[in-house]
Amino acid sequence: MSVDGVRNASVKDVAALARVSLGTVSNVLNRPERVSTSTRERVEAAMAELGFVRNESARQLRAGTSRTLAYVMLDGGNPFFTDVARGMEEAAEEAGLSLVMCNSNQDGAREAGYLTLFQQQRVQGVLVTPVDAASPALDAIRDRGTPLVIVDRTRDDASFCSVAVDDVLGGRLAAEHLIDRGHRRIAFVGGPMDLGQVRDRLEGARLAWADAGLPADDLVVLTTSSLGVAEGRGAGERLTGLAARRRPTGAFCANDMTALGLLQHAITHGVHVPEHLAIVGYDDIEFAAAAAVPLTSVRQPRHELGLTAAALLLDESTNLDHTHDQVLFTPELVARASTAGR
Amino acid sequence: MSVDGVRNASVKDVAALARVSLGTVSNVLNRPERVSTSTRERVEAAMAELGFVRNESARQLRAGTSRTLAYVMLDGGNPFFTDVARGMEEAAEEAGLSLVMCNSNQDGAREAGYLTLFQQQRVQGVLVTPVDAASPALDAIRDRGTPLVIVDRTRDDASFCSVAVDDVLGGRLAAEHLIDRGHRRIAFVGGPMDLGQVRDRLEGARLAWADAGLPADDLVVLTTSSLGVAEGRGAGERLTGLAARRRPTGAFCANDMTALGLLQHAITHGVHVPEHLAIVGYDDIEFAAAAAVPLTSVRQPRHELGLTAAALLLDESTNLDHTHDQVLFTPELVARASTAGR
DNA sequence: CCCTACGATTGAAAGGTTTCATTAGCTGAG
DNA sequence: CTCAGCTAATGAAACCTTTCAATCGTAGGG
Repeated sequence: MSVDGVRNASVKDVAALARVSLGTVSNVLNRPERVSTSTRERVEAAMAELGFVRNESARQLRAGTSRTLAYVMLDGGNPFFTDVARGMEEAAEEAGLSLVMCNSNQDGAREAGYLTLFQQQRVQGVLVTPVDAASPALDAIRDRGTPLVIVDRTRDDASFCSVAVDDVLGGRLAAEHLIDRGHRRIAFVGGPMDLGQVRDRLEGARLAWADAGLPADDLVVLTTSSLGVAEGRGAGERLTGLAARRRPTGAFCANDMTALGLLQHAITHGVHVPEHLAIVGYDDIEFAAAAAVPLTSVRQPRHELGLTAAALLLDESTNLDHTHDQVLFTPELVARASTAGR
Repeated sequence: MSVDGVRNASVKDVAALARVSLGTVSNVLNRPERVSTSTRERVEAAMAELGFVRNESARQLRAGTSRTLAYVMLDGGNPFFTDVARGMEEAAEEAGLSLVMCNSNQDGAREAGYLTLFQQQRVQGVLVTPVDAASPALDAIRDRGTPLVIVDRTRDDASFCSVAVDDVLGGRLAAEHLIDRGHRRIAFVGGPMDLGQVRDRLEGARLAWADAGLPADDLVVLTTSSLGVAEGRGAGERLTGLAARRRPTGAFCANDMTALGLLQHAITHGVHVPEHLAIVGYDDIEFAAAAAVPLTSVRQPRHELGLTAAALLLDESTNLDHTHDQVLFTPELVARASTAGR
């Protein structure tokens, strides 16, 4: 509803002004080489004069195809996901497509809402980092004809294309690093547990812990309600509340935001990092290195993650004999001061 | 496009299966109270059986109205903007609309691309933090009938609704704070200068500097190519390269990412903060408080910024006698360790 | 038993674009 | 001078939904 009453010019108006048929205007738009230079110029002039902007709804309705990709992020506030998105955008731009994003904020209902929105919009394909990769909602989308690739998660069966990083290995790396540094009682901080990323990272840590022959009880799990900075601070609260002899000397946080929160709490409460508490984060976001105590973290190839995800989606949406591919990247531990030798 | 050949079910298919007319199906969708319970149930069953999903393009084409708002962010990697976006989303959801976002990455061409995309999609309205608020591209959008509100910037004439924070005042607060702390030679770090935010913050700093009767030359300007962490580190490089007597004792960075980069460089090069170099950032992002040395910063009400922007847009797109409103919020300095007394 | 009124349903038109089978207009070969 | 062979342009159909005036059926009042 434009407040002014000026109706948007349509191809029909352009055609009338340029004294050509509708078809010709459409050709100027879509196959300019088929129309003679003189008429093309006349049509373009008319478009400019009327301020014509192609109605994408009509175009899509008729052509049946859309020129945009969509990404449903799990947490827009986490720089990890925005970096992933940048990779996607790069790939989309390369292919002449646009990328729009939205943010589920770890809320399944909101995620579902955006998924149906994009389905209604008949976008060319959907990228999603789901709250729950097993959700049948994802199958519903794909069954309805919208290509979908799962980002930063995987389906056990190969029912979708997916791009992920080996979170079990990542958890293992983190725990092994702490064990190497001599820690014999550590905490895992993260949640909620229905987030696959959290479960896998914890599992990896447990495997490493068991492999080292350490008692399971000495890997304390501190569950948080989500993965923000505030939750990390809350975990710090709980940690310092423990009796000194029961207090872990190292913590592995399920992501860097939580780790930064924990670090912040430690510092403001006089807990020295890494002497009293070593901390390992996850994601190696840009801010990890700039933290109060530079954070040891598990790095994931986030840009490449996005790039690859978009490439898979493109293939799925255009290649007739596409087969689902489950790409798994390998994480890498970046050691910094927050776990320096004790 | 769907790889399997299953055509998407349309209202026609639903109508056929439920043995009713097209109009009735549409009524079930849009004015369920007008159709009797029995037929409604029959239609809904048919929809479920066919997996019907409304084609938004067709709906929009006919109904002429879209149910989505769009936000073109200046820098998706900057948590400031994602916080703003969250505020917008809250307001949109409240109004039963969806918010999609995209990222211009401070690139005017990309911004223009997204603006026309959304115009082609005939979204209900566009929110944008433009690279250049004076750009005629913005007028073009609005003249073509798409309501548009400018976020985190303003037009001098009241030609648009806008929501912004007083950047000149913010710059002033930052500089005054450094002056209060006894600094008599400071650096301003930021860029590019065609970014209004940067210009205004610098101008505010200069005003404060002049008001304090300090020589203009002692406010050194270090221009960066953008406002990322890496650029901050680069500025640190240049700063430490200066002869000691010419080296500023304080720095005001145009945003927190740059400030964090500068801080990081300082620390790794043995420059003590705040003793040798005091640092003030801007935005007060969540990571500022968790930095190596907690960062003094200028806080902006980012959530409210988004909320208000969306509210203005909603008014502009629905209220017939809408008048442009230019809301200006007041920033606030949050002092932390990075400028502690010397 | 007729008529009115009302609720439920229908059917056709409209919205802007693309596509494609045709037609129109030329050029140049025969 | 004709006609094949092109290129350029045309016009109608199709995409799917919403809207709205018109119709149908029925219940209730007279």
